[in-house]
Amino acid sequence: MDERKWLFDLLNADEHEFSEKQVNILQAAIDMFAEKGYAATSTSEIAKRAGVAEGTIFRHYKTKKDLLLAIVKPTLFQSVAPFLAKKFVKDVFENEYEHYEQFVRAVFKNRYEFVKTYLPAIRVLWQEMAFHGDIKIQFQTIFINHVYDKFKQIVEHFQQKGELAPLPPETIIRLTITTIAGFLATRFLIMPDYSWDDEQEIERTIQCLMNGLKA
Amino acid sequence: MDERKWLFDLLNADEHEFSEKQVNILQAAIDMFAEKGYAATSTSEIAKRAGVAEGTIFRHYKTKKDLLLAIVKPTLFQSVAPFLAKKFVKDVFENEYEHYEQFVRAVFKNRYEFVKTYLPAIRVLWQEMAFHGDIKIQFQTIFINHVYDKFKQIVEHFQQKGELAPLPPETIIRLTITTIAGFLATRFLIMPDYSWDDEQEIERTIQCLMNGLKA
Amino acid sequence: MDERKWLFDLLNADEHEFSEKQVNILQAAIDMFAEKGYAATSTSEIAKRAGVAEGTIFRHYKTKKDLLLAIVKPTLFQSVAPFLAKKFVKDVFENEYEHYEQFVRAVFKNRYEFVKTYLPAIRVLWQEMAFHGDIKIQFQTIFINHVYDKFKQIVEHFQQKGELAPLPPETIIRLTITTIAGFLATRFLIMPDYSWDDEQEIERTIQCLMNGLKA
Amino acid sequence: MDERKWLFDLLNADEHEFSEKQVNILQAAIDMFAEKGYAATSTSEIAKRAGVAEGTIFRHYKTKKDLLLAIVKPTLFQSVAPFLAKKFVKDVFENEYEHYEQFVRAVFKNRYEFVKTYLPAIRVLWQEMAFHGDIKIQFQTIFINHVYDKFKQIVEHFQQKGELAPLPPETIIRLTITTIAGFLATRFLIMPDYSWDDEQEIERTIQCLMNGLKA
DNA sequence: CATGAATGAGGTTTCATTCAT
DNA sequence: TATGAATGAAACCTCATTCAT
Repeated sequence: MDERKWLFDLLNADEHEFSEKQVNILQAAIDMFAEKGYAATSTSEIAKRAGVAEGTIFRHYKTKKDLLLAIVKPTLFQSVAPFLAKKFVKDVFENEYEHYEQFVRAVFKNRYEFVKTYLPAIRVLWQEMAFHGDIKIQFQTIFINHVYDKFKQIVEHFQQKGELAPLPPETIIRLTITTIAGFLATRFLIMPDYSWDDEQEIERTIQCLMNGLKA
Repeated sequence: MDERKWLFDLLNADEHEFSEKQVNILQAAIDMFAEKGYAATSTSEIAKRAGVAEGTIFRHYKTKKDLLLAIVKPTLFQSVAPFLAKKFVKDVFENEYEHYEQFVRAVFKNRYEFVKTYLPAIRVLWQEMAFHGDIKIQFQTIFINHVYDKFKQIVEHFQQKGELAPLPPETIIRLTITTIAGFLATRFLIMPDYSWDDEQEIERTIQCLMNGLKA
Repeated sequence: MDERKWLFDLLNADEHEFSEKQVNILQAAIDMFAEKGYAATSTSEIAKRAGVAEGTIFRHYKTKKDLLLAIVKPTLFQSVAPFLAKKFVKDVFENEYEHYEQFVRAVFKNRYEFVKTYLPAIRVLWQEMAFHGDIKIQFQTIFINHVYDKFKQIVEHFQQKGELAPLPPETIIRLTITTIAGFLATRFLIMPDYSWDDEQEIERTIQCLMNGLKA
Repeated sequence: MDERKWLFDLLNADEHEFSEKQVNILQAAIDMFAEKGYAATSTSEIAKRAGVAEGTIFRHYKTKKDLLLAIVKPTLFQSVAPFLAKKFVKDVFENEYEHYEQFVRAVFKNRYEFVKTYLPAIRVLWQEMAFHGDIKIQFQTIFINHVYDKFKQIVEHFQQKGELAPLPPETIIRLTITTIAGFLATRFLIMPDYSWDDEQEIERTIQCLMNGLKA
């Protein structure tokens, strides 16, 4: 039960009410969707793994797709969480982050912890986004509305300070994100069994990125 | 028929014999697997789209999984094609590529064309690798045996020439690959509809990478 | 419902739980397997005849073969039932059966009733044993372990009493069984529509057998 | 090829024309029908085993059922062959067989050789007769028209000579046939791997039968 | 006459969903 | 609220048969 705190976090379980069985169902669904994919996982398998009857799933989630969305939506929000925090941009401009590198480092560590904690749910989000147009659109909407603009402000801020190369902000944003995401994907998806020295590798990655982006 | 040349290339269609119907089946399967995923695509849909009877699919591919493999295996090999070419390493050491940047630029352009050409098949490979352990293992085996070693030689070569930072070669390899892959993913998967200036963006990406990696 | 008591007996239905639908399925399956053979009977036909949905069959029996075994196994045990009864051999030696003829008569009547009652299930067992090695092996195992030894003891007992000819016991066993089975096969399988006087024909058959075997 | 003479005999291959391939097909079909049953054997398997294309089977036999009949009909005739011979009854009455025992012994040896030689084809006939009403009717027709009457004449002949008990002729016929068939079934179907001393066991079986039937 | 690709009906089995208990 | 038996549509796959070569 204790190891399940992350699920409560992901779901924002303070606000909603989640019964024991409901959590079992979500847990089982995340694990199996991550492992075999949504389409290849049957509701009866989920029920068995969750230790509930098949019918119980449909009492909580009208359809199988609803169950997927119950996993994917919170994950989606958590995926871009730092940028959703109201005070985040303020933190940057009011000198909590004096340099772009500090900002990058903060985001990197934050997302590193996020991926490490929620890996199975993230797999599900990422895989199924490719197949479900509605999920992809939601993601893009949130990204554009809540992430992109703030990120751009920040990049332009540090460009004006002369810290960053005069590249188009979109390019800098993309390079920053794909560099971080590239590490996390390699670290957690592609080669999770390699013996990583995370601290060092993150440091190297940030150094490389900063050298690449500096004015 | 003409727009289908790429499929013939992908399949090495000179060596094998592929009947008209067989190509139709593969084409339909690639498209639908890319769009909805392997598990969510039914063989009857594939048959309909390919304009053949459902039984015809199973005359050519004993199981649905075999059909997937018929798509995935050639794609897998093409994914790492440059490194499979025998003369490739020679080209690097015999000064066809005087600088690491030239080498990166060559690989980048090559893989750019590859992704652009074979996008649907690559989607399938990438998506399904996550769900089919056997495919993932094949990929890793090929990568380690045919790509990693050669790549490492090359990196060490340019490190000795003083061009590249004294980072662990694995780190440089990873940064190089994720930078290229990050661009290609953004360009073709995540935001294919954005108005890209490919030439320039590739140039910027390479510059950033080279600055990040230089000694 | 009433005419179905024999199915309950065959299945030992007191010990297991059999729902109405489950019995319908077994009934339909026995009838159709007996009539057309296992391989030539489709599960959809069984479902239709049983008045259930096709899926219902597979809720109770994971595969079609399992359904066959659910019929064949009880039949197999009932086929050699007298010899499986613990007190059976005692009955013979403690003078419940003073002569081999009495023993033969008892077995004959008993198996006559058995075949008469369970005919369709027996057809299924007998037919499919020829095609399914696993069933044949089970039958042979049970026969050798539980029937043959007891039968031999009995034969030797009456040989020592001077009632039976000094033939090898196996030969006497074989002649006894094939004579009984020969009648039952003719009576119920080959010419069920002939106007039989069962009592008399059994009597004649026993007389012939006893004359043939006597010392 | 040589070991295939029996097939030519069975088919009366002098009269018809059978191509090499046709014989291959029949051979393969007999073997597989005997082993797995008609319904469970696919024409493609037969084609593969026979070394011909699927279509070739249907060039010679319009349907799969026709192929079965091509096997079953000759076997059916051979099953009752002695009685079909024109001079057979004459042989009995003109003292070629002075005693019923001689007659039985002749039939027994003859059918023993028949079963030994054509075992697979006989399995097919016997198994499929149970499932195909048309085959069963043909068998019964032939039996009644060509076997039963002659057999009855013979039995009555020896009853008048005082050799056989005054039982109904049908009973004597049945006991004679099931005794012979019972041995052959045990010998070749049920326990073919047991170490049989055929000569002796046949002798014992005949003795038992004759003692059972004598006046 | 022989081939084997193609067919489409039908086989077994799975599955999301419903509903009486 | 939770259950799990029941459903029937649809999944993957097999098969007897046809027909152009």
